[in-house]
Amino acid sequence: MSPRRSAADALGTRQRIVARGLWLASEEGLEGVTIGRLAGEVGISKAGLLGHFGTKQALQLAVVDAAAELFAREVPGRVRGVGSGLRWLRAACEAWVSYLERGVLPGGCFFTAAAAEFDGREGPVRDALAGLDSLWQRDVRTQVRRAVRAGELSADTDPDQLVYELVGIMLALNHFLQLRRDPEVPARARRAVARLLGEAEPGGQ
Amino acid sequence: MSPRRSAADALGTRQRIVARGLWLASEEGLEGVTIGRLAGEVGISKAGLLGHFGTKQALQLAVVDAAAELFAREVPGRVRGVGSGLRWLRAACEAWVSYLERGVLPGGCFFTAAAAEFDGREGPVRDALAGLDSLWQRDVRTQVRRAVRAGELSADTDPDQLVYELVGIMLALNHFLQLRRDPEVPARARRAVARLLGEAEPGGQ
DNA sequence: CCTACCGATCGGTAGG
DNA sequence: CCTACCGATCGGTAGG
Repeated sequence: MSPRRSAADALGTRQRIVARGLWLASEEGLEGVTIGRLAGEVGISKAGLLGHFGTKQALQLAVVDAAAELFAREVPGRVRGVGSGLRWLRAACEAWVSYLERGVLPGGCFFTAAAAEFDGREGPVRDALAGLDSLWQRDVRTQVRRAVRAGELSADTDPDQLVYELVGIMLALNHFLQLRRDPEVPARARRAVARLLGEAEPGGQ
Repeated sequence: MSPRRSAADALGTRQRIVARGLWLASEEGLEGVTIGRLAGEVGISKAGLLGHFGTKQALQLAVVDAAAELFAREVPGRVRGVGSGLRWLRAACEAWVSYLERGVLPGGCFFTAAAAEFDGREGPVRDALAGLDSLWQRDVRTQVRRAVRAGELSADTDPDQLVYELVGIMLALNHFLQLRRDPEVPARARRAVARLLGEAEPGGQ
């Protein structure tokens, strides 16, 4: 009775585990995703769950991967085809704000929470988080440089400085959304982005 | 032999526990400050430690209190007497950046880390963190209003917007310091503050 | 402040 | 994928 699932079944189970783990991690932190609890929520045994990953660290890395895929789908994935330089930056920041505003994950931005949780430790999980953080900022910086070369942003723009300030806006957005549930805060994020990217007050909400 | 310590001894022990707990919490999170581990580091038994607080939650609240005192000493405490309005804002932001730059706590800003850890939960710890967060921003907002009234900041300044952006700068500072240990990042924070508070490039490093 | 203890849960393994 | 189990640690209590 229900022995030997197929490889497709096993993959499906694995995806369910990781998706639920990501959900949980955004609310309770990556360390709060314990094997026993996650197994209970997915409806399998601890040993069954562990069979998919081997160790808790491998499970954590799988959750980090899933978070990276979700972010890639929600932010850069939504602005593919809008062009480059300033147009890309404006669209990407709007997608970024919208992603946080819609509360795609119940606990807000997974990376912010996980970075705060793991930045004092060492090992592959911290390295994966830091690497993904760097990669995304590299993409943003590249588009800032293009915007400067195209004359869309002032020639004396410091790309690293602009990236720093955009990241700050998003960190503050996540911070206030999670800690205060203040519904006015996405509008503040949009206003701050508009000021940095040389736009007038944003037209649409 | 060594029974019945005096009330002063007990207070001293309590302070040692809380100080070590704050240290630990900044690196590993407030939930990572377990009773057994903290007792071991302080050199007393679990039951002895728990006698000072009763529950883990009371210990956590004591650590939050200690963090609030440290911040009050390091930031607003350093700018008492520099005046109000824009002078206060510039001095307070410099103290804030300096506090993070010097790495007073090994894991960076306790409140940022604890807020990220507890913002998805409910209860007195979350409430204490959110309340302290609000209080500090209220102080900053008050000084923004004074600066506007005094004509030191543009009359169309939105105080909440400015507070939002200042918080973002500090969150980004902590984020990059902890995740990348990039020594250039305090200079970026100072540049961002200077731009918001209408200063030229900061003179001193 | 201590020793001694409680039930629950942790990550993980053995063996199927 | 399961049951059954491991040692370690969790928060907390009893009693002194």
